[in-house]
Amino acid sequence: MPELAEVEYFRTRWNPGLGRKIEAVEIHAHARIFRGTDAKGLVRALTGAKLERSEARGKQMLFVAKPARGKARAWLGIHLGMTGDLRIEKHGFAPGKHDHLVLRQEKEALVFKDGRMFGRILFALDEETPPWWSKIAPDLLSREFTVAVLGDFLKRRKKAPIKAVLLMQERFPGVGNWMADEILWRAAIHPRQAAGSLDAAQTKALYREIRWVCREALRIIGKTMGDPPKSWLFPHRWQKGGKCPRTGAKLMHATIGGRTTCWSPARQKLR
DNA sequence: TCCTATGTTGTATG
DNA sequence: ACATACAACATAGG
Repeated sequence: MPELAEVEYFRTRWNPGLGRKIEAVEIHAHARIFRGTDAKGLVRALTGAKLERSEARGKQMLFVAKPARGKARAWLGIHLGMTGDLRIEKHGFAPGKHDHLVLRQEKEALVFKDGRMFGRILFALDEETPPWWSKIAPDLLSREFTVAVLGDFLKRRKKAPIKAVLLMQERFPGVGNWMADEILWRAAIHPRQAAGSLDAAQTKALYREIRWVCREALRIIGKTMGDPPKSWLFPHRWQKGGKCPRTGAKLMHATIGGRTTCWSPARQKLR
């Protein structure tokens, strides 16, 4: 389920492990989530290292640990894919089928689980921040994300449906299927409208709703995994016979940009 | 049995 | 080179 705010929530679930030493590391090295990653190096560097801090950017998480010796840091990147999650278990817990990474500490175990294994573990041992972390696009709530930046991107992806464009992580880090639908519903833009055909007013509305949904999702979901209220599209979107909370009209569904998309035809007209 | 799933990526095509 | 579309990945649940 993880998009921007869910990723932030799962990141904080490992907070009890910060400032503590990792006694042992257990992995399923063959698991798909380690594709392209130096799994053995990861185990070597993290064993005995002290977990220092963590951070979330878009759909990615970073955990930084200080190995027992040397100046380098161990950089552990985690992407939750479609079904990944992080949790804490008691000392001595036995990993389940899809628990692919376990960091054992004195009192607790930090666990990464991912049933479908669309997620990914990244790792680096270096004094510098690895490029796979520093190259993530600017946060949508930062000053670097402006209406002009948004407008330029829409012009470059002019023929693609706006729904598909919002899912592009190179510009909209953290936006996933439900956030994109929520944003378009609030901005009253049809998900099939070509990105390059948005006028100035639509672009401004889109910008405003991107920021609003990011901020509110982080506030409601990021801290406690709370449920967005009934005034959002979110709780109605998958309900059979779901109705638009603003117009009362029946919601529509179709595959757009390769993903199941929900919109309110009464609010979102194709232009 | 068949369909769905809050994500990315490799490949084909324009 | 860039933009676009879509199958493929792997598993569980309705």
